[in-house]
Amino acid sequence: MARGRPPAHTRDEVVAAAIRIADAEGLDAVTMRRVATEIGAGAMSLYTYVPTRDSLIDLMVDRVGGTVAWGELTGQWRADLLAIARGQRALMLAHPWLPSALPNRALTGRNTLAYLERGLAALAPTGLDGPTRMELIALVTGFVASFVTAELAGRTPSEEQIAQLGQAVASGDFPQLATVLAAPAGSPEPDFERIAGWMITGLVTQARDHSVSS
Amino acid sequence: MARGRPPAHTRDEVVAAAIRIADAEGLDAVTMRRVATEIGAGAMSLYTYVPTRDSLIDLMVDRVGGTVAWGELTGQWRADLLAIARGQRALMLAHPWLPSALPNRALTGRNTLAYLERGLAALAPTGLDGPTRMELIALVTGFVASFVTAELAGRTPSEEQIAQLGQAVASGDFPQLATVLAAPAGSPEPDFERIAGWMITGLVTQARDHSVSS
DNA sequence: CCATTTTCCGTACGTCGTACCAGAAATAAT
DNA sequence: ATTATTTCTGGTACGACGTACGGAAAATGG
Repeated sequence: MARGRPPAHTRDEVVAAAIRIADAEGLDAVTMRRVATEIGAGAMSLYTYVPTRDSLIDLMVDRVGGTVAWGELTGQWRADLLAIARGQRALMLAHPWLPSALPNRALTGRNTLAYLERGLAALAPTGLDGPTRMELIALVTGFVASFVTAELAGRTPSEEQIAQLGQAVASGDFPQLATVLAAPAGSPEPDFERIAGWMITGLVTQARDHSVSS
Repeated sequence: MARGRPPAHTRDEVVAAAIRIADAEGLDAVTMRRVATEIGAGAMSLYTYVPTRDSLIDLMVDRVGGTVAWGELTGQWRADLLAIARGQRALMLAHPWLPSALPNRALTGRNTLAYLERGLAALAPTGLDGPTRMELIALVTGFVASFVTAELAGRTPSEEQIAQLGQAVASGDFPQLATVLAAPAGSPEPDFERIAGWMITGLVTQARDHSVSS
C-alpha cells in the first residue's frame, strides 16, 4: 500500500519535541536544528513533517490547546467564561512561551477552533450577536495573555529597570507614578480571579445594556 | 571642548530612520545593516549610538509614544480614559509594528512613563488604589493592542486560512462558529468606540463596586 | 607635531531558516 | 529476481542576521 521509504518519525513527535524544548528553554530555543537533534534526526528531515518553522509553532499552539480538560458548560455565562479564563491561565503558566507565540498567528487548528466554539457557546445565553461574542472572547483571551505575561515577567524586575524607574521618580515629573511605586513591599498582588471577574461581568453587562435584543 | 572625532549622526536620527523603515516595511525589516544604509553609515557605526538592536526597538517605542498630542484631562474618568484609548489606537494604526513590539519590553522611557502617569491621573477621580489603577491601564492598553492587531490583520485573511476555516465549518463540529462565519458579507464591523466604552465603563464600575473605599 | 580621545566601519564568526539533491529504503511492476 | 517508482533522509551550502574585534580616520590639548 504505502509506497516509498517509511517515515522514521511523526509530525506529532516533532511537535511534542518542540513543545518540550520551548517549555524548558523558551521559544527562541526552538530552532530546526535543535528540534531535529531532540528526536535524533538530521535538521532537514524535519521538513518532511512540517513545511516551515512558523507552521511548527502554529502546530505547537494548537497542540497545547488540546491538553486542557474542559468540563461541561453550566449554562451560566459568568461561571463558564471565568472557567475558560482560568483554564487559559493555567495553560499559559504551564507553557510560558504561549503568550508570546499567540499574536500574529493563524487560528485554524482544530483545538483552537474548538476553543472558539466553546467560548461562543458559553456566551450564547447572553443573547449577544455573533460578532460581539467573538470580540468578547478575543478580549478575554487578550486579557489572560497580558495578565500572565505580567505575572511571569513581574517576578524578575531587572536592576537596570529599577535604576531607571528610580531616576524617573526622583525627577519629580511623575507624581502619580511615584505614589504608586512607593507602595509598601508587601502590597497585595493583583488577583486574577478578582480582575477576571470584573472584566467578564463588566463587559457582558455593558454589552447587553447597549444591545438591541433582550 | 569635545575631544575626539565628532559623531556624524545622532541617536535620534538613528531611531527616526528605524521608525521610518518599520512604518514602511515592518519591524523585521529593521536590521542594523538596513538602518545604517538608511542614514548612509556603515553597519557597525550604529553601535556608537545604540548598544543593541533590542534597545533600538525600545527607543523606537518610546519615541513614537511622544508624538501623541494629548489634551488636558477633563477630570471625568470615562471620557479621559476613552480619549487615551483613542490616542493609542491612532498611534498603533499609524505605526502598525507597535502592537507587536510592545510585549516583553521594558517600559522605562520618559514618554512611556508619561503615558502611565497620565493614565493614573485620569483614573484618580475613581478613588481606586494605585495597583488597581495600574492594572486597569494595562488592561486598556492590552485591549487596544488586541483590537488594532485584529483590525490590521482582518483586512487580509489569507486564502489558506479561508480554506481551512471552510473545511472546519463543513465538518459540522463547530456549529456556533459556522453560524457566526456565515454572517452576511456586509456585516457590521466591530466598533472601537462602542467596545472601548463598554470595556472602560464595565471595568471601572465593577472595580468600584468591589472596592472598599467610597 | 604629536599624544589622546572618540568615532567610523571593513572583516569575520557563529547562528539562523531552508533550497538543493544525491543516496537510501520501501513497494509495485515486470 | 530485477527493475522502476516513490518517498524519506540528511549532508552541504547560501544568504541573511546580530555583533565582537581592531585598525584607520578625525577631532582637540599640549
